[in-house]
This record gives sequence, C-alpha cells and structure tokens, in this order.
Amino acid sequence: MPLKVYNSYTRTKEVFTPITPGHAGMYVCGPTVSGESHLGHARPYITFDFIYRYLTYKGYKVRYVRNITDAGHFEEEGKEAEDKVSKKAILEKLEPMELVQKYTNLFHWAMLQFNCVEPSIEPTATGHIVEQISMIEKIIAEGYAYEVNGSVYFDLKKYAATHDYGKLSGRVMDDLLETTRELDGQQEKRDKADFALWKSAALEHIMRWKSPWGEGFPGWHIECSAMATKYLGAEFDIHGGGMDLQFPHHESEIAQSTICNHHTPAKYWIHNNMITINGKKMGKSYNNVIKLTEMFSGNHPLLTQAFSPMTVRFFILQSHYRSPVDFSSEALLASEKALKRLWEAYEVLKKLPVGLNEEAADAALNSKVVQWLNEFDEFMDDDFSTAKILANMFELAPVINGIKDGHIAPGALAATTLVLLQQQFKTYLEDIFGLTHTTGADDNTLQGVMQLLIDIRKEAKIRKDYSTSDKIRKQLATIGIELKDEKDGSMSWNK
RNA sequence: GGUCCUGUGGCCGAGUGGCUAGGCAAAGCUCUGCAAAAGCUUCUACAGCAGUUCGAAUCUGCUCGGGACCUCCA
Repeated sequence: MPLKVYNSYTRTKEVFTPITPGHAGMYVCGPTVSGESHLGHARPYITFDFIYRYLTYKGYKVRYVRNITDAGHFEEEGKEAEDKVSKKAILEKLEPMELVQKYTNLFHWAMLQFNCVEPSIEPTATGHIVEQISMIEKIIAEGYAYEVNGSVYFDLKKYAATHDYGKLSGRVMDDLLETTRELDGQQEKRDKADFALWKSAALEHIMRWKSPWGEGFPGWHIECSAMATKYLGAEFDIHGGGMDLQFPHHESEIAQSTICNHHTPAKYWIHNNMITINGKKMGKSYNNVIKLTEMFSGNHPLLTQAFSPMTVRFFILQSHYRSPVDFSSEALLASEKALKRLWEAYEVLKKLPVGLNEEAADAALNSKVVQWLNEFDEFMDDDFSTAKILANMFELAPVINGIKDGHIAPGALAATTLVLLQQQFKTYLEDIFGLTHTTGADDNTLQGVMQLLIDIRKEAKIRKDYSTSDKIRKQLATIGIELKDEKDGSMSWNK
C-alpha cells in the first residue's frame, strides 16, 4: 500500500515517492530556544515524531533533521532590530549561550517526557554560521541579493519575476508589496518585501559574527536553508513545520535554496495545524500560553488539574494533524480517561492466552476484527489519519475485554487473529504512536509487596472481613494503585 | 482591507455524495459483599437559506458565526 501525504506545496494528497528508494530525508523546523516550550510546541514535534516513526515502520531509512534556532531572530522593538536571544539574555542576566543552553535543555526534557524519538541530527544555527555565509555569498553571486551598510537582503522582485514566489502560502507578490509592515532597515531595502539574509549588528549586540559584510548575525530563514542543504542535500523529501511558518519562513527558504542550489528544496511540504485555546491560537501576543511545565504540574489558571505528557500526546493523536485542535481542561480530561481505558484493554490483550484453534468459532466477529486491524495501515497511509485508528482500537477494546470477562468465547477468534491483534496494538500504540505507560509490573519489589497485599485481602474477604479488604483497596487507591476484583475471583492492579 | 481555512449531537472530535465513526459526559440494566472496572442498551447531530442530484453533513451560491496568515510565531 502506498503512503499518501498531503503536500502543502501542491495542495493535494500525493503518493510518497522518496528521491532515493528506501530512504527518506525529513527536515523539521525546530524551536527558538529563547524561552520555555509551551503546549503549542507539542503539536509539531509529536506530529513529526509519529510521521518519523511511521516512515521507519514502512521500512524507510529516515534521516530526521530538526534544528535548534539559537541565533538571529529579528524582532521589532521600537525601531531597532533586535536579536531575540540577546534581548532575553540581558533580561535574565545570562550569557547568551547560557540562556540558549538552559532552554535547549528544557526542550529536550519536554521531548523526553513526550517520548519523542531524538532526531538523527540536531544542528544549531550558531554552529552553522560558516555555511550560512557561504550560502549568502552564492546568492549574491547569482545576482539575487545585495549588500547595504553591512546587511544583505534578498532581491524578491527579481526572484518573483522568474519564479513562483508565494506558491506555498498562496500569496500574490503584488499584495505583499502593499501589506508588508515597516521593519527596521526598510529604507535601505530595494523593495519593502525583501527579507534579510544577513543583518549588520549594532554595537550593543552581543551575538555577532564576522562576515564579508562586517560583523553581524544571520537572518532567520537562511539558517534552515543552510542546515537542510548541508545534511539532506539540495533536494530532499519532506520539509515540515507548523502552518504558521508557511509564510514568510518557508516561502523564503524556497526562494533562497532555489537560487543557491538551482533546485526547489523539498519534494513534500507537510504542515501541522495549530493548537488553539478558547478558539484563539496560543501565542505570546495573545497572553494565553500554557508552558509544558505548567501543563504537567497543573499549575495554571486554565487548568483544573495536572495532565501527563501521555495524555497530551494522546489528545493530539485523537485529531488529524491538519485540523486545528481546541484545548480545554475538559477535552484533556476526556482524553485522559479514554487513554486509560484503551491502555487497560491493551494490558489485558497482552496477557490473553493464544489458543491453537485455526478456525474462528465466531466467523463474523473474526472477520470484523481482521478488517479493523487491517485498516490501521490503510488509515495511516492516508495522510496519517491517527484519529481513525484510535476509533478502531476503541471498537476492538470491548472485544478484548469481552474475551477476558468470558462474554466472548476464547475460541471466537482464530489464533492467528489474536496474534495479529496483539501485534497491531503493540506496533501502533507503542512503536508508531509512541505511547508509554509504566504499570509497575517490571518492578520486582513492588510486585512482591502487591502480591502480599492481595493475599491478605483475599483471606480477609474469605473471612468476610470487609473492613480490612476495603481498607487495603482504599489505601492503595490514595497512592495511585488501583486494585480490581476480577470475575474469576482473582485480583489485578495497575498504577 | 487582502488571501485562505472552518462551523458536526451536552463537550471533544472522524467523515468517502447513499451504508451506526469514536471518545468523554449522562441514563438504565448485568456482574459484584460493596465499589471500581468491564459488558449490554439508550441519547442519531451535521450553522441558516436556496440550488444541483433519484439521493448531500459531504458539491454550488448566498447569509451569519469562528479562526489562521498577511509581523516574531509550532
């Protein structure tokens, strides 16, 4: 079955055909480490994590490059161009690199919480100044950039005359010339829409590098182009990022790389939609940011409780990556419960004994189960429809529980079907969706203690000493261990 | 103002022109010492108006609402 992905560049679903058979190169715009990661950041990195995992599952050897932007952003503040990192560093009284390290560490910590696989290469902008400078030199040599007062700008008008600038973001060049806001250095540009490749550094600027045009720092867009080119080549398979990066970031990347490498950089552009909060995009300018640390601790006015990283991950998986997702405590709570239910079914499934019956006693149920399972790949191949797979899993959960509880005969499903069921759940929940849960089952000490408590409780129940049996169950619940009486008189527990 | 997306049951969310998405919440029942869990059942929606069609949540038009981008942004 071929994998189909929605390509933002062509606005259609296309069959994924990698440039080099068996290999896939993917570049995803990483975070700007001038602040703490928030819930909004969770979306792209979880999205591209399951995309990465799925490509790997499909047998591709994937090179996943995700950068760290630790230099070079411009921000209008009054009339001066500023470097975001430098500015924050002054505020926090830290060395710029100290600040960058701090937020990089926090970002890595968050990714670990979300169980995101580390990228193959995680290049930093500051580590690739040389590459960026040489790329700018090439663009100048090609005649598409010009230097003014130590800054270098991309000549957009010249580019747009022969290239389709605005195709990715659906923009018309003439509109851009009218609407582009006044930015610092506007008067030295040939055209308002021209963007900076290199920016001359004012005296107070801390982060600065020597260049053929004097001391300065790189423009925002050039870093991604330079690093993507270096590690993935002039043309690579997938370029990903949030939808809000389409313009101007990705549009500009296309322009730079096309001139420099004589080739459009990426074959497929994949963009995830935003997380909104009460219908509004989460962002500093809206003052509605929930940091990930706040998410996990529940320490935020908009949160009624703490939500675990896996709940957030599951929440994101429950909707399509190209749909906007509206956050609320209520929605998160629903996800938390849903995940718990699904995971418990999965734990049950792992323990179901596989019989030897080749034939299914219940042929209708068997074929339905097989169909639901086969649809997993089908849905994923159709532009990563994770929500539909989860829906199927919830169809299967009653079947699993039914077998355990005896509502469904043990031989209802063929042995091969049960094995397939176990495999698919493991593959999708753990390997592709990247969900984890520590049950405590791997902790031998805890196992022993629990067995002891279960034995005591069983004895109490036989004596009809319900105050003791209830006490054990209640006390365990307060420390987060749930004890269940099974239908056959046994007891099970989970953390 | 320009460009584009979107409006699904109490809430969150899938959705191909015709066939029950799913989850959460709620109600009833079964099981159980009690509970939890689980199972079964119920709740059948598609902003409004008009059109195309044998048939539309799905296509077209208009109206109303929400959002994104146009500026740093995941």
